[in-house]
Amino acid sequence: MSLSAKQSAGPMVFAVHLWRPGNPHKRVRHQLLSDDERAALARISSIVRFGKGEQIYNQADVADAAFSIISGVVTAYRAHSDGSHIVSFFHSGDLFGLSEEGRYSNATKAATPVVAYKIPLSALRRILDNNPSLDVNVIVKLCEELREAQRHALLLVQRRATTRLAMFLDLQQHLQAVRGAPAHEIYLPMDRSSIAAYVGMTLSAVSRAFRSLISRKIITTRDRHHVKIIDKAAFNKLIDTATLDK
Amino acid sequence: MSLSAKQSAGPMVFAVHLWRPGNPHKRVRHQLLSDDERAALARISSIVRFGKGEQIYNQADVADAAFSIISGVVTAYRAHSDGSHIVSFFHSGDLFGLSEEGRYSNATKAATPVVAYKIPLSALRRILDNNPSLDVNVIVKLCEELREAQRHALLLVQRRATTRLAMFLDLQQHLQAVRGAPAHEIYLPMDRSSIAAYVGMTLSAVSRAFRSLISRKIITTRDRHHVKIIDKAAFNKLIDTATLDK
DNA sequence: CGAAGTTTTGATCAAATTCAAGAGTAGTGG
DNA sequence: CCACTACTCTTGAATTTGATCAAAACTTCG
Repeated sequence: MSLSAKQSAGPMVFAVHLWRPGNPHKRVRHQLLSDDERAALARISSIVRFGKGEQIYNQADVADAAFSIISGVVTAYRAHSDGSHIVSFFHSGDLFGLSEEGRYSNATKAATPVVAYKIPLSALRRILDNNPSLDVNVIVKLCEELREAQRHALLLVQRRATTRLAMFLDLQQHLQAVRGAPAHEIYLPMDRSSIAAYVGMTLSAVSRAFRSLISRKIITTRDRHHVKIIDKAAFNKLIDTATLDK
Repeated sequence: MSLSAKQSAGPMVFAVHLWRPGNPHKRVRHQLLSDDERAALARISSIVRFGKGEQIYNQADVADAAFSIISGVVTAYRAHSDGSHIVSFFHSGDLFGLSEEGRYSNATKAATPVVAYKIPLSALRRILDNNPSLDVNVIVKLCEELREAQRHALLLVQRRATTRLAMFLDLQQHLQAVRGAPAHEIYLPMDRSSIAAYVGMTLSAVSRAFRSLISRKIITTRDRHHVKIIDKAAFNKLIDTATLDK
């Protein structure tokens, strides 16, 4: 692994800035880490790969490392007797494996093939202690995850299946836009049952909700992983019972 | 306001420790701040009071201060056309008003009479920059809030109303226990409609769920704010479809 | 005591779950 | 390249559950 050779090696962590007041309608995500900080992290990290579906760690495992995603999508979930609930999807630039107390509080697995930095917690902690500006950035990132968790909860309290699905699509679209990807089409890396586990409905309800939106000509699907919103007005009417932000 | 006179003046922030591996079955919350740090915060803070029901700040307001609760209960909520969704309840030792980008992302109001430290964000930021150990503690606290948000989501995906209510009671009990309060009886400072807004059901559904648990002799209520679990086995059977932690 | 606010309870209705079967996709090996 | 199998997804019919609307009981507080 080549360290310090390339100028921009090392984990990237992106987030919307915490202090700097921004335009609420056009959030910009910044690269939080300086080249030096990224290099410092790179020095203690290793690069790991996971195949699609592969488990990264299990709930309650002793936590020895955090991860920063280079590419791919990771699902954080909690298994329980009847199925499992998906807590969050992580994408490139996201940081996970941190919010615990010596043990991981969720299980994680690769939703697609994943490449990531693995950052040993002991070393991370050492670096944080000596790098005041760094942990402020971790704070920023955590705030972002917290806000997303709250939006997730907002989605979950909706009663109508179509509203939940629309809010889910909206959420994906925003994440995608803020990440700089083309926004004319929504890319859904995960499968239908993962969507179901995230929005808290059954697989069939998700399927029906898709059908409903399609037959009402609100969305179209190029294939199971690509959705386009064609009637924005109707779409927004579905979600704006709950949407005060954006 | 007397500063530095009393030894233990200044905001208190409690959280379960992040690094130190603990017994998952007996979490201990630590006072995160040293006396010096608390004094530093006290120097820049003022003490504020809010009456029951009073709004502390509104969603999308420009964020100028964070708050640390001395006593009372605060609800963080998002209003929308039909009712409002409660994102979180904050208790003494909790920190809120932080997870935004120049603007508050939720509204907050006092659920009971509240006394709190008000910490101007600009000053807080200055202190964080010069106080490496302090922001690690903020990280710890944010991780705790994140975990709680995820447990909340776990509650919200439950289908049965009685299960949701049971998980809510369980959550309250744990928060109470971890805070060092007597655990033989669960104290619910908020009213029924707040519970409804938190668990994502209607007021009547909450009422019915209570009735159901009472008539099945799983809980008793001394009054509307005090609940006792009398059939732990049945209670756990309700929630342990989802409970792998605790 | 009265009035406003909160909570409980009832009857009907809408919507998602469940259970089950059928269609579509992908991945494998001949 | 096609056929075969396993898997994911869609669709249907019956059932369950909570939402809705509305009215009655209970609390609180001036």
